[in-house]
Amino acid sequence: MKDDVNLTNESKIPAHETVYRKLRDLVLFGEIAPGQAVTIQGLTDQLDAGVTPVREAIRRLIAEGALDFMGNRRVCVPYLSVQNVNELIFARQAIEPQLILLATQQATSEDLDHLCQIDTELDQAIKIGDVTAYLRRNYRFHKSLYALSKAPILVSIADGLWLRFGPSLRVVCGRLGTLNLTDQHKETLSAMRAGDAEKAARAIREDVIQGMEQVRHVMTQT
Amino acid sequence: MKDDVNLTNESKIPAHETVYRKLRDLVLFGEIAPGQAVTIQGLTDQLDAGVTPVREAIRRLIAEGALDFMGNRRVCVPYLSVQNVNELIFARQAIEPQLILLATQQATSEDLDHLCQIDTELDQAIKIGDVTAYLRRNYRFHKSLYALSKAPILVSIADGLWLRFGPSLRVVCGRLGTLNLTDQHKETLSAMRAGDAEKAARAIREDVIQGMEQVRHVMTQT
DNA sequence: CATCAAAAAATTTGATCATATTGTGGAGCT
DNA sequence: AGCTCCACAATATGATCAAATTTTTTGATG
Repeated sequence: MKDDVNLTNESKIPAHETVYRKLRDLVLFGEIAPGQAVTIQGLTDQLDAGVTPVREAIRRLIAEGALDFMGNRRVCVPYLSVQNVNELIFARQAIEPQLILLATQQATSEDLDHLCQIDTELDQAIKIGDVTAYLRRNYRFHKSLYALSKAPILVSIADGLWLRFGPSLRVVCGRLGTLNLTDQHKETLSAMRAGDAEKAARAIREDVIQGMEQVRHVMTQT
Repeated sequence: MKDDVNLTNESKIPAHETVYRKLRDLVLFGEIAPGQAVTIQGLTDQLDAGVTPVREAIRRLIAEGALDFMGNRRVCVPYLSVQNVNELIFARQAIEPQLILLATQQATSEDLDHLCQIDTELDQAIKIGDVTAYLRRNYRFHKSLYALSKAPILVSIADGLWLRFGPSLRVVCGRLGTLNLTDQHKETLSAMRAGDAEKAARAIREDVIQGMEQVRHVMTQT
């Protein structure tokens, strides 16, 4: 037996993984605004981690398009151009309905109950006007929905898209408030419950386009 | 420092970047077969690089889905399941025609000449039966084509897809040889030259589906 | 007062080292 | 002979350090 003097036995998940997730959330939920720079040392202080894990996390986020490696040694959360928003709209409406199609075939009644619960919490956040909670729950709703599809590659693509427009969602909410937010979640869920995959896919397509049009609207103003 | 004679003064690009590209090519062109493991030390020897750059490159490739992080500490080039292949077919035929649509609107006559030249070299490689050259030139053809679209996000998605099915292409070629390879490149280019974006998009869609069906065919056999 | 050059500070980069975890092979037991 | 358990080897992980590069500040000059 080894000398098990590991007092803080949290070593199940490696440090670079936890740093990655923290940093990912920071970007995804707009805690770091578009255009804002990110430095290694700044993060080692902020997240209380070593240099090595932070470095690897940043590289990973750059690979996923969540961060942008400016020519010199500066790393930023990228701004979205109108062109970029158009690309994101196209990609989302191409991919995500297919995920719903697959999810509808796989989903159990318990899955749908769980989604319904998340959606209720989401509505709660909208009513209160809690932007952060809204963003987190909206992401969780979609993510959980897509996970049902059992299509890991398509899910990872969709996830990558969220990472790109996520930072702008907070900007949109800051501009328009949470009260103007409408979604097609209920329509999607009821269609899924009825087993009408096509209808569910159309509903989520509506949801995607509605949301992204708001992003486009705000981005064209600035 | 080491024996860093300034013969090759390429200090412009950092080491982790060059390691990343080398390793990326190794995976993309099937130099490392699906299922084969990849270790840090193995690569430091093979690519003659330090541990740190290799580590970051591996992390980056994992983030892109080119490598798979098995639960324990083993990193592999992933096998493709039939399900995975279906996802890739869907994603490619959803994304790449759109890239052609955009590319057709942007392409100059010189751009098309250049693509035509790559395609000629590609045919040459097929005729000789040089699998490696075929794989590299086929990738270069598509990549150059997509680059014309000026749609960075969609291009990066398409690139990510190539990274996932690339390793299997060599397997397919090894099974079917290069002589059975047909493509729609000429049809695509002539449609683009005629300014018929829709037709070009349909042609590339054919090309994608044809290629991926071969992959599916081989993968279902094993 | 503005501009440019040089020094100083900060940050990234890549290597080395200590530590922990996992896989493997061999010894001992049933 | 087959199975289990333990020790050792291989590998990954994360911290630390030295070198290089970049940005900022400072000072001098027109």
